[in-house]
This record gives sequence, structure tokens and C-alpha cells, in this order.
Amino acid sequence: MVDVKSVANPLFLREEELRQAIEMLFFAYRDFTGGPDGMLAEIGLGRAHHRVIYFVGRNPGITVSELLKILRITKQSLSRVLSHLVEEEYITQTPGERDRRQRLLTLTVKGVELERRLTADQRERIADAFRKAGADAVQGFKLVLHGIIDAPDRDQFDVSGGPTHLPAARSGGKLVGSKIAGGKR
Amino acid sequence: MVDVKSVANPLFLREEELRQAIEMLFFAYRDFTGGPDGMLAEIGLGRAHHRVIYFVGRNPGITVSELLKILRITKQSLSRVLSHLVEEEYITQTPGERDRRQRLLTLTVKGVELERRLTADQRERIADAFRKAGADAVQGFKLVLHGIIDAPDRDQFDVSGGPTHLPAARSGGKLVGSKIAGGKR
DNA sequence: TTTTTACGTCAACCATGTTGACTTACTTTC
DNA sequence: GAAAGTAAGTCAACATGGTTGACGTAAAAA
Repeated sequence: MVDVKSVANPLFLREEELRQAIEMLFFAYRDFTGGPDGMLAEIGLGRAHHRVIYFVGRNPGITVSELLKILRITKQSLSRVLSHLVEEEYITQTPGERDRRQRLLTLTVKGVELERRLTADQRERIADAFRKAGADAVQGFKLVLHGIIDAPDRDQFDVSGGPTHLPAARSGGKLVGSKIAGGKR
Repeated sequence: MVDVKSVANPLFLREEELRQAIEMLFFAYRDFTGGPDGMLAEIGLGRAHHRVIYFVGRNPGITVSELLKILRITKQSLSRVLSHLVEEEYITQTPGERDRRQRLLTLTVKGVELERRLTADQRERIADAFRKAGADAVQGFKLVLHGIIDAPDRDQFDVSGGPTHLPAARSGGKLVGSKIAGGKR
């Protein structure tokens, strides 16, 4: 009974380690979304609104169908949330120039303000965790998360290890936060 | 326009890096839950059932109130899901021995079977990511996730870096996957 | 004996996801 | 120029899983 640790079956170790990861992911995500959820509730919005505001803020001028692909929900589902955000003037819709069927989505000043407040909470949490864990750990964190994400979407993330580089991701006014731009799905 | 990278404002770099982390967490969680969701749908269960089955499997004999604290939902919410799982014989309830008001929850054989199938999918995804990323990255991943989790819950996770040790976490038949055992909340 | 605790239940409501059918406007293709 | 395809929206019905509030029962603790 004493030597369990040293004699332990490596398969069991692995199982234990994987379960630990599963649980950490669960708790981390729960706490990660907890902050914004509170703020949103105060102004009568929900997590779904947050997601829309986030990705529109990240990709100004994004089309509805691009947004749908990122969120992986139906247009009817998005519609409820989006039209509310438009009514409340967090988001504006402008017809596409090249294709006038499109409604390009952009945050209003009010929308940017809210986005900033919501994301600040999450950024702070992540920044604290990064600071405590150190640069190497951050790199490992990204590498593992990268591997967890399904192939089509993970490619958008630079995980090469060097300092994060910038406008590459934004070049040509194309999408960030989604690999839709130029890629078939 | 050329030197943007090297002259870049470190605050902007930081912002970019943090947003990347936010998005990776979003996508990783989405894909991480996608597999089980599919299986569950086939047998008329949802993600909420999965969470209950997972934590009961992880903590055989857990009480209802302990489970509530892990899940952070109301008892009415849990009730719907839990009573369904009891009816369908995934979970059994037995009165506590020391305190007969308690209903101790345990997976049935059928429940264990389902839990195994659901978790296998997630374990595989994580294991693949771990394998691709390497041991150091795994350690960094855990360290950062640890920092993201709120103080009360994060303590249950051993993130010290050595090989995962085992029955410490299970000693005395107390809780795993929650720090409730013996701690005031 | 009284109070507190663990658990359960009924009822109403809300947020957010789904499917399916249909419309409108615009672009693309033959 | 007509036909087909695409972007977006709409209406309706439904499912899941969260919430609050009120109330009940049995057992433990004070």
C-alpha cells in the first residue's frame, strides 16, 4: 500500500493527468466567463451578446455569414441577439460596397465602450495568470490550447513562440478571429 | 510602415497576446465539448447531464449539496437533470450513513459505461494535444489554467511540476474535483 | 423542544440554442 | 435577359438548462 506512487501504472498516471486537465478546463472556463456574465446581466444582456460584440469588435465590417461560421450557431439564433444589439445601438449595419446584399457589422462607440469593459475583465484575469506562470508557461499554454482546437480554426493562431507579431493577422482588412477569409469550409 | 513589429508598442503587443488567449480559450472549449455533445444528443441527454455524470463518477458518494457547489447552479436546476439520470438508472442515490438526510450519489454500471465513453473522447483530444505539445508545454498549460481558476477552486489541483501523484487526492475517501471537503465556503 | 440543515417539489419565467418554411434583394451564370 | 444561386431576414414552434420564489419533509444540532 505504501509504494503505490513509485510503482504506479503509467496508464493510470496518464488517466489521472488527463482528468485533471479536463477539470481545469471546466473550472477555468467557468470562472473566465463569470466576470463578464455579471456585468452583462446588469444591462439585460447575456453571454451570447458578449460573443457577438467581441467578434464584431475584433473584425470590424464582418458579414453576418462570417460571424455565423465563427459562432457555429444558426442565423435564427444569431438574429435575436444581433437585432437586439442593433436596436440598442451597440452595433451598426452597413450594406457591403462590393456586394450590396451583405450587412457589414461594426461596433458603435457605445459598443466599443461595452466591449472594452467586458474584455478588460477577462484580459486582467489572463494577464494575472500569465504573470504568475511566466513566459515559458504561457508558450506551453498556447501550444496545448492550439492542439485542442479543431484543425480548421486553429490555423489562425500564431503559436510559433516568438513575440507576438502584429498586423500580419490584420493585413488587407481581412478577418481575425476566424479563418473564414479566403478559406473554404 | 516596415518596422511596426520591432518598434511596436509593448502595450499593444500585450493586448494582442491577451486577445489571442481569450479566443483560443473560446475555441478550445467549444471544440472540447463538441464531441460529447454529439453522443449525448443521440441518447436524449445534454451537456448538463454530462457534467453531473462526470463529477459523480469522479466523486462516488458525493452529496447533492457538494455537487451543487461544484456546478454552481441551483438545486432546482440540478434536480431536473439528476432525477432524470436516476430514473434512467445512470445514477443511484443512497442515504448517508452518518447523516441520513443526505442522498449520496453514485454511478451505476450503466452510468460508468456512459461516463467512460463520453470522457474517452475528451481524454483523447487532450492526450493528442499534450503529445504534440510536449511535456514542458503541458506543465505550462496547467500552470496558466491554474492561475485562471478562482482561488477557492484552484487549490485542489496539483501543479507542482513533478509526475502527477495519485491517491493523495483521494485519501480518506474525500472529494476530488472540488475543494468542498473540509473547507468552509 | 426548537432551530437549522439537506433535500425535494411546484410553478413561472428567461436566455439561447434548434428545425423548417418562406421572402426579399442582389449577384452570378448560362 | 432569364434562371439559378446566395446573403440576409422573418415567423413559428420547440428543447435545454439556467433563474427566482414559495413551501414541505425528515433528520440533525443546539
